[in-house]
Amino acid sequence: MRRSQMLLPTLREDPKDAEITSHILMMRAGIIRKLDAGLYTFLPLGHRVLLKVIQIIREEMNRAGAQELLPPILIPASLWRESGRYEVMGKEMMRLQDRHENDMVLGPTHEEVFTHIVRENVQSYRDLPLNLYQINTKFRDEIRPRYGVMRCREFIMKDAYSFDLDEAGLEKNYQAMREAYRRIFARCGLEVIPVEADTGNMGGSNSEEFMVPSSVGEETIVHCHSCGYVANVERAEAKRELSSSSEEMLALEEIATPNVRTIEELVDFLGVSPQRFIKSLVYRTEHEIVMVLIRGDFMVNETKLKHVLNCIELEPATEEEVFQVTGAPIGFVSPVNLKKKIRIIADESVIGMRNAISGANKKDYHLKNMNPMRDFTWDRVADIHQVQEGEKCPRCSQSLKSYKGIEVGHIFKLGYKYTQAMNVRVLDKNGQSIPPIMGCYGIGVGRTIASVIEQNHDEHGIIWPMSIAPFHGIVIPVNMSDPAVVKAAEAIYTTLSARFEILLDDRDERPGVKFKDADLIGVPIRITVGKSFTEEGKVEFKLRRSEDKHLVALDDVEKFFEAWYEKEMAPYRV
RNA sequence: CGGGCCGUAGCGCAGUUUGGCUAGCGCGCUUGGUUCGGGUCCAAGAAGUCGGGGGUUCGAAUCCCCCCGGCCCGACCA
Repeated sequence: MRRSQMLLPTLREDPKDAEITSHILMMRAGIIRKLDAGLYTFLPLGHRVLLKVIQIIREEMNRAGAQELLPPILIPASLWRESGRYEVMGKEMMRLQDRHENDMVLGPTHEEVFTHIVRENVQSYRDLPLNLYQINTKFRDEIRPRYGVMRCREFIMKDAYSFDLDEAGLEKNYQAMREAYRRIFARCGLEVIPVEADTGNMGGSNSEEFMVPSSVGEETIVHCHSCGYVANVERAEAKRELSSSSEEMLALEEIATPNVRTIEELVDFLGVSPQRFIKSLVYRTEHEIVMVLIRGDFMVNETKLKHVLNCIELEPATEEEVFQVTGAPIGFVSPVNLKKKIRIIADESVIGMRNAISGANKKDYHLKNMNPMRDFTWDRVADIHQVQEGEKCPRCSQSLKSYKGIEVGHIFKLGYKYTQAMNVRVLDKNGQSIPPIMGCYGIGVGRTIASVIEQNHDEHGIIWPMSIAPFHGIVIPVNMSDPAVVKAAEAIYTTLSARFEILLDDRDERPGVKFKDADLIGVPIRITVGKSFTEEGKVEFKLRRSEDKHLVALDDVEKFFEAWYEKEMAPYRV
């Protein structure tokens, strides 16, 4: 490709609305352009990268025995009503009507569609197992699109859905996908960590997210140096020492706490440590209003709580709702003397507490010497606490640490949710009609690319791994008005282009401009035709990732390029 | 949805407080010259509904009202 003919608008300055490195560099290097909030065009340079990543994914999925197909992304609402998700998905799902006023959906995920495809075309155990995938556009109307292609409203995703006769088959498919993902990310030059994850509302036993450790990640990962335990904080557990206190129970006592509401304020006001408090929170779900109790120094993990409550929506109750239930304004709430009977969920941490402090269900008052069982009871005890750094590893009791990560892939066992809801049946060997068991496996393609840039850049720009670089090499004639230089560059370009992807920077620009651009767009191998060519007939080879330079005679260019290409490609062949 | 900041040429911004001539600067773009190993230099030029609508005024990018859009933070700790 000739640079002079390519739509490759590089920017000298950082775009003002780009916050993170990958977003800034993708804009500056002419990889993407924004069309609207969360909507991006992949320009020709970016498209080349995109196709390479897609190709790697495709090869590895095929290698793992999955089959690619291409369903529509415009989906009739009826399929979503069958699974029950039409109502559940909320505003994140793009909805529209066709000319006949039929409700339609732009697919945010494709469980229903793939389940339907299997339902229509599979009748017997002989047709299973199946692992079907697509590399296709997804729509999610995110509350807040962010960070360029990292979180956007329309994006490309590889999603696969496996169908098996039994759990053993699912396990096999799951492990095959796990291995495929490991290979895919390795080939893309991306370091990822598989992390135990929450399964969402799908239930199921296993779920892992492939995380790229990064300060700009939106997920929090909890890990243990000592034994290697790693989990998404949504799911993470900790070994808690909640030995019950043997303090003598004292008489319940009301204390005036004018305008003191938060645990933090109470700690200051009363001079008592936060472990002495019971935090009483009131939540609303789609089914009910509930009270949740947890020790004052812990935080509630809403993902865990959702599982316990078996609900999809979970929000803090409004001021009025809290008042109706407790008779007190927010800040003075407790499980003692509730005005209205509601379910109470207690975290494990409150059961053994003695002489605790919590609200009095009365404005400007709290209660002290509150004791579980004596003063209040609960409907259920559960672990609903959010693990914090410094807590103990659930396996080895060492201190847990946390860091941020970008979720680039997610694999999990779905179970029977969709095949049952949508009445998929196959006959097993005994002629019994049974629903297949499903797994699903996703990779965010744009997010993978952005993550590669987060991991591979310097102050000058992107440093592409050879495997997904938009070009293998760039040829820079230093002076376009020197016919000998131009002629040599053209010859190199023509020769190499027969076997490699080469960009020829044939613009009539100063050398500095070309070097800066070459660094910015991150092409792995650079060949400069300039001073050394004029003086001694040699061209200069340089790797983007290193400062070393090598002079090479014209006749040896192809051989040399091949050697460097192979060397640069080697780490990504797995 | 709440809070904060912002919207002026393709990009980055100044000008708005205190209304005033023809709306500026840098980059980029076009033309001519110059230069040629790390974003040359010189000259000339094209390019703007000042986010939109309404109002106040002799006069509005600037003041007032309404609307739209964007970015950031938050939307669990009572």
